[in-house]
Amino acid sequence: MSFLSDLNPSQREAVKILEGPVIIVAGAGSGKTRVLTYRTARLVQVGVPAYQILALTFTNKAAKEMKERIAQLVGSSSKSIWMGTFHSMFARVLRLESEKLGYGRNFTIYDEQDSLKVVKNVMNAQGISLQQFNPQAIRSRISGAKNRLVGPEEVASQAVDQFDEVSAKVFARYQKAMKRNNAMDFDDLLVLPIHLFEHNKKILNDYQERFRFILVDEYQDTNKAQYVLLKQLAAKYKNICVVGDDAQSIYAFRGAEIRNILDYQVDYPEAKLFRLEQNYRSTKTILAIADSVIKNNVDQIPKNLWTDNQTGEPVAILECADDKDEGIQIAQRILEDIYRLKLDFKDFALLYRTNAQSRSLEDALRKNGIPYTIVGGIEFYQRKEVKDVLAFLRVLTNPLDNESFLRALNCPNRGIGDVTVERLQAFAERKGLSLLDAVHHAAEISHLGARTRGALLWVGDFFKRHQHLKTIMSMSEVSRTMVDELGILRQFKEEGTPDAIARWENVQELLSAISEFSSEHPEANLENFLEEVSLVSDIDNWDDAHNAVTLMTLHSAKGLEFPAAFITGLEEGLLPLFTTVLGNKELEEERRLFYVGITRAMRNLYLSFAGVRYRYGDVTYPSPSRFLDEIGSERIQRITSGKHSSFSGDEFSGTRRSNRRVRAEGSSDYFTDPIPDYENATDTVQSLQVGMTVHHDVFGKGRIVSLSGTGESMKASVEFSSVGRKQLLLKYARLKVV
DNA sequence: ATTAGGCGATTTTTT
DNA sequence: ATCGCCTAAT
Repeated sequence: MSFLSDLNPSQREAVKILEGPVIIVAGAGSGKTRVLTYRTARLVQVGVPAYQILALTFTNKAAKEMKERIAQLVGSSSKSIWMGTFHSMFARVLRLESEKLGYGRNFTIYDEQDSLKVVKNVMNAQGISLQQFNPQAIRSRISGAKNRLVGPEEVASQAVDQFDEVSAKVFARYQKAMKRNNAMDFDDLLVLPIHLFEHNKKILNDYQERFRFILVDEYQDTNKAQYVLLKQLAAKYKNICVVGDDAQSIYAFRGAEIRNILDYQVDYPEAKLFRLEQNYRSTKTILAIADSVIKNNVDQIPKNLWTDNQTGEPVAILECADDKDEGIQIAQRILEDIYRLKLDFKDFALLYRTNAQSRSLEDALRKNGIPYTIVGGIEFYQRKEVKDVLAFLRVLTNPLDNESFLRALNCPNRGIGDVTVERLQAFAERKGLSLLDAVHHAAEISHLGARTRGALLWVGDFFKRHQHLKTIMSMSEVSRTMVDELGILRQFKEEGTPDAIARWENVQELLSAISEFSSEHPEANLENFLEEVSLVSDIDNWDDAHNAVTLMTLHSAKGLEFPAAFITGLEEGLLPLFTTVLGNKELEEERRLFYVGITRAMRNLYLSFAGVRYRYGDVTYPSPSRFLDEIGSERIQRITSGKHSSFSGDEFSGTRRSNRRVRAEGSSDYFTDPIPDYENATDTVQSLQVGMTVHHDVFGKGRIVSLSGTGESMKASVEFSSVGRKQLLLKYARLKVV
């Protein structure tokens, strides 16, 4: 009981009642993780067997840290708590139960790229034009449907246009293809357990008994499937404790439903509600700013976040000439603050809306000798050469995995092209074989040249031999042997270009990751490694011990805190980001994202925007974000090009109109470019705006997603219902406003 | 007839 | 940095 004294009174209340449904509405920085940790520890302490506890976190990193903390509190028995992300925990359940669903235990987990390839394959096989129907759009339609637990039949019956009909058709085939490949996508990891539980009450009962106590972190970001899954599991004992903050719901774009947290007490009328409203993280100033921003959102649980912390310094707004200048100003600030506030590099975070923004920031940091690490962006496991090697390993563990086989087939190049692949696929289809089995029968496939046939047989033989080696060697030995025989390391080395050297390093790094994994988990097999690789997020790999400035997206920053944080690119079109039409719902999500960013900061917060920004290789002249107008002016300090001036109280919308003045005063080269005069333009092209519905002679109706460039080179990105997104040069496109 | 390699276009956020 | 398309090379 001793450790309860570490909690404040309201935190202690939330930890006291261990049975029945509980909802904890926890504001940013209010010690939510702490409460969850102590609650779990207490369950163990009062005698609940650790394996009866299921704790779902948003990242694996959070789970790992929480597990360590719990072990400190109650000892190592806590090791058998089921703690991790929804996806990893239910992948684990599926490893045990997949055979009841018609999948092998050795199923492969497909990421978005893999799944897109399956969609394309299915479309090709059905003779559906990839030009006419955007495979990407179809894939996301399928994923959306799955997350809402809607099947292909329902998509078909609700179809209102040809796109819906095609999606439904592809959806049905896609699901079959996935099963043939013995593969599951991210959505399947949630949807398949639901099906299993729904159709097999005995198994559901087993898991209800097993997981008698369920805890869920970041409940505001759960989707329909996750919601149903929890409902099924908790139906018997109703020991379900959810923790979340509706103000920090930022994943609606991937199906998260904020209603899950808003309506929790409707689902469980007897639920006890606790509020954590004391913030321990931020200064009064930062909290006040966060509050003044978020109160512009309508749909939320009322709460009153407060703090005993000191007032702190005003929040500084950095007005920058362009993205380059933004980087320079930030770098200078960091160096100043390190001296002035005795901070370390690792105390700083640079947050942005899109990964692309990291480039200019990196340049500035590098030039100033500031060490940094980037979370996300181009991930290690997404790199081509790494995916290639992984494809071989996947085929080794799951010979039915056709998608990985296709990737492995011609890597490195051995003269197998599209035509051969098509013949192979046709042959396999006819004989009802997997592609790997088909390749063993290459002798029977007609119209193949001797060389091609030989190449196919070689690949078949290659896998046969390594499948044997897999039974007598450790996973790291097999991987090493395989890579050696493929000769890709040698090839990269001979090439000798910086790019090839980087690839060489990446493959080496993958091999050491495998060794490391197998020494950390002596019992684990290759399947386990591949699963881990599929389900790790970028943030899981982030090393916070390293003394370096952290760069990441606002999404990745959720749940973290930093003594000093910069939120960059506070511009219309970027934060809030314009995608399709920015409806009120989308705008509120963008605002919550900004709120998440603000509340990451402990002592110092900086907000920056630029008057000129390069996007998609074009120059844009964004206005300062509308969110800046929502901040109370008295807590702000405005900084222009290194000169400090206290904010005089005029709205930022004033600055917004005077972009040109800002540019004219600058000394940068960019300012010598002729400045387009939007206001006095009479041309109809100039009257186009983001969000407008337009008509194009060839593509038909569409919505303007973004505008870029100036004058002759002005371009619009338009989302057409028929063909998906297109970049159009307005000079030629002759769009008509509908 | 096939395949490899060059070139240009493209990037919201992520389990 | 990668993907898809086009053309040269085999």
